[in-house]
Amino acid sequence: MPSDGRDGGDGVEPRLPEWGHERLAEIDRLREDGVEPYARSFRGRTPLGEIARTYAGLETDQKAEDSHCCRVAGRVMSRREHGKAAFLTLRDGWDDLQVYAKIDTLGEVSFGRFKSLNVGDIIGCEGHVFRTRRGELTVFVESWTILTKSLRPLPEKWHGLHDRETRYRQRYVDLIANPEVARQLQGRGRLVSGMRRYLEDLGFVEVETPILQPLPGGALARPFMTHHNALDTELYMRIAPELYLKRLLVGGFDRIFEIGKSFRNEGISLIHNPEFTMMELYWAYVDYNAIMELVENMIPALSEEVTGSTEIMVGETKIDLKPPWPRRTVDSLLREYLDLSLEGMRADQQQAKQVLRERKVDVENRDTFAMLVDKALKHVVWPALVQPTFAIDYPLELSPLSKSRADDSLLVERFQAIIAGREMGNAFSELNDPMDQRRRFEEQARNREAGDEEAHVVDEDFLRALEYGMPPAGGLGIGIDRLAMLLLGVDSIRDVILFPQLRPEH
RNA sequence: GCGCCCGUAGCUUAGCUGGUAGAGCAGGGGACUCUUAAUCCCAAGGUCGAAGGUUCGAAUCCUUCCGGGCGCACCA
Repeated sequence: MPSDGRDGGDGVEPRLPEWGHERLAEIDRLREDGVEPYARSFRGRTPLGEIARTYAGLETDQKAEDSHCCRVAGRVMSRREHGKAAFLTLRDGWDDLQVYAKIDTLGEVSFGRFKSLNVGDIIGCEGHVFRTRRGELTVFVESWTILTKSLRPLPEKWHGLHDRETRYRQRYVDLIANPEVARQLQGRGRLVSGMRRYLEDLGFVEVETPILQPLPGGALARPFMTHHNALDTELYMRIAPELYLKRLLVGGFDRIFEIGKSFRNEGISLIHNPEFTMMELYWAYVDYNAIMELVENMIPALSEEVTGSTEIMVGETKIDLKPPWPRRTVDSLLREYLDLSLEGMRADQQQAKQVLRERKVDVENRDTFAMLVDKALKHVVWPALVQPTFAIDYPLELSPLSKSRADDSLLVERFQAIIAGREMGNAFSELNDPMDQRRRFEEQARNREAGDEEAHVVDEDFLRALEYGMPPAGGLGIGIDRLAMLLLGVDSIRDVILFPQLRPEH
């Protein structure tokens, strides 16, 4: 395509449809008049929200006495022109404020430019605050300047942007068009910073461990693989930080936590994104009972911080997060909801499969005892647990990294926190017996050879660390995205992730 | 991965059992000095997700592909 002279002769011209050329022409026009359409700064501005708060008491038709030097800046969200006067609605962040300009004050040139602004442009204004006859708090513009010219039209002001694909792909537009999305995502931020503060107040220290790992471990999941050129070695994106955090327990840290991304190469759904944020913590010299107390106190405190209440609504149901939460053994839950016992399931898997099939749970002939228990919990027991509940004492086969119970070597000291039928945390007394850990790894290795791609791999360096001696400890993992969904009352994980994973655009 | 649904202008959309696309907002021109979905007048804007097929004729029917949404499965 030949240039039509609007690109300044350097051949740089955004590929824009017809409506874009008008705006490029306007940019040239501004530059010819010595006005830079992409400014460097606009100092000394007052945020629009602050103006609204400061002058909330200002009466209709009244002019603020003290605001001669008021400077405001923001994106033009809408325009209402009146010939020799014009109103614009400005937005900075997620606060709106109206500004008003007329030709008498600005003069013909400046007012002409003011009228030629587009929705989407970013401007700075200086003037005084007043309240219009209709009662709207407004800045009367005495002078103004363009800060950034927008080349693309914003979504429609009344219907907004609904197309989910565009919303996720161009989140920057979504955030402008749907301010409630921004509020929600800010809620997630408050959750994370609240959790940090809560744990630091308890004496936990935040650490960062490798995301690129030579062996993926700490969870049962399929990893992403990558390659380091200089080292010429395969690396995996971590599926959990667990094994590195425990190495730190060996090294002497006694209360640590990490908040960061983990990656699992699995399906995408309403509750799964390939990269997700986990908080894991490890606390030396305590067992899973202390972790339960921490969880049942921390979650309501965070809810209070994010939503202002320790009660949340999930659909029509009110959920009370206040402690204490009941502790229920997996065995008692299976007995209550399926009339099955762990012992019975282990002894007669055919009968267990029969019972599960009657409950419309999809079981396969090759399902092991551990898989059957897992399915029974996920599909039958969890949906029945609405109020916060700790499910405790899992069969050993499900948990290759947790410590077994002193009174029953087939059970491990592990719990999951269940709220509104969803898993909101997974914790256990950490296995610190290196010989036992080696046996568990070897068992997993056999599963792996039998075709279970998610079985844990043997991590010799981790075993070496345990051989130096890891203090007894409790550990916890919480999926931040899912906790944010619960507290913010959203159904899709994409609504708590700024840039959810989508197929690449063409 | 499998099943169901969707894709029309920058955005929100109309378009019936096939007759070759219509609007609102945004953008352009004009009128209007307290409006707020401002109003009024004028003009412009579409390879109807893509490619094949059926047909005299396809946005519409069929097939495949691309992208998305929602269920199911795996996982947190």
